[in-house]
Amino acid sequence: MKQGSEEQLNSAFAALADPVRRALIARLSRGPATVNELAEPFPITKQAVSKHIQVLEQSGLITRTREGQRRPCHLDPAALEALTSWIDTHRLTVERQFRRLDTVLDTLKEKES
Amino acid sequence: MKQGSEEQLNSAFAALADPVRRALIARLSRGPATVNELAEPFPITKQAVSKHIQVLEQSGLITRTREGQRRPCHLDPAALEALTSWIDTHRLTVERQFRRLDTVLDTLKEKES
DNA sequence: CAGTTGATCAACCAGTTGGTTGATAATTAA
DNA sequence: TTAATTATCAACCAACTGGTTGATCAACTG
Repeated sequence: MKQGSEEQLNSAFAALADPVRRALIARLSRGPATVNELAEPFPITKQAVSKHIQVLEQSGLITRTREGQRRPCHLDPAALEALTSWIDTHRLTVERQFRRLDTVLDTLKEKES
Repeated sequence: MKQGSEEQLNSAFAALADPVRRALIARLSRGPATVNELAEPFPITKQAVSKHIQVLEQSGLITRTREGQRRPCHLDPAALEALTSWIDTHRLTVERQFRRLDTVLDTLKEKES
């Protein structure tokens, strides 16, 4: 599943854009679970949930292990961290810009008086 | 643009899933810009960029002001914060789970000896 | 006024997505 | 071996997405 970091971000953000997949993430944050366990609460077919899980796996947000006929899913916190990291970089940049603008405005006001 | 927080997350994460829109976000983090300014670096039509900007605006990640015939775009750090907040909640939950599991394993190991 | 600039609207197209049903594989239990 | 369980594959479909071109609108500028 080697991917450029650009494609990682594409697929991971796309994965989080679906409410079913976010609910799966929320469930998995409380511990590993199988496809059947994950599918149970949803009003859609198990196949549809299986597809969602494949999307999450391809995005790197979850990993899967083999246990006989089960394929338990595990949430990967590092993948989540990569996303917050991208967002926070730009959020902090824009907040810094705002502070700089405030400073400039304060300076102008002082010159007036 | 009143939306439920579920729909907010849907559209905001979907917005970030596109590399062009992420590049627009990155540009806007360094300060406001107009559609033409934003479109200039991309090898696609201005109309396509205009659509991307509308997606960003609808998702709440950016806001727009009027300045005569210009429509400058501004990045909204609070909208970004809402996303990191959602992600971090679940990332911290799963990390907590990991630590609990480690503790259980340590306890079992101790009982063996 | 006419012309230019900034931005959007409208219609269209190819590719992707999220869902379905039905068949199939693989492992476990009787 | 047969039957049940877990999960996936395959084909299909409606809806959405990201791009295009061409027309249009609104606001400056000569």
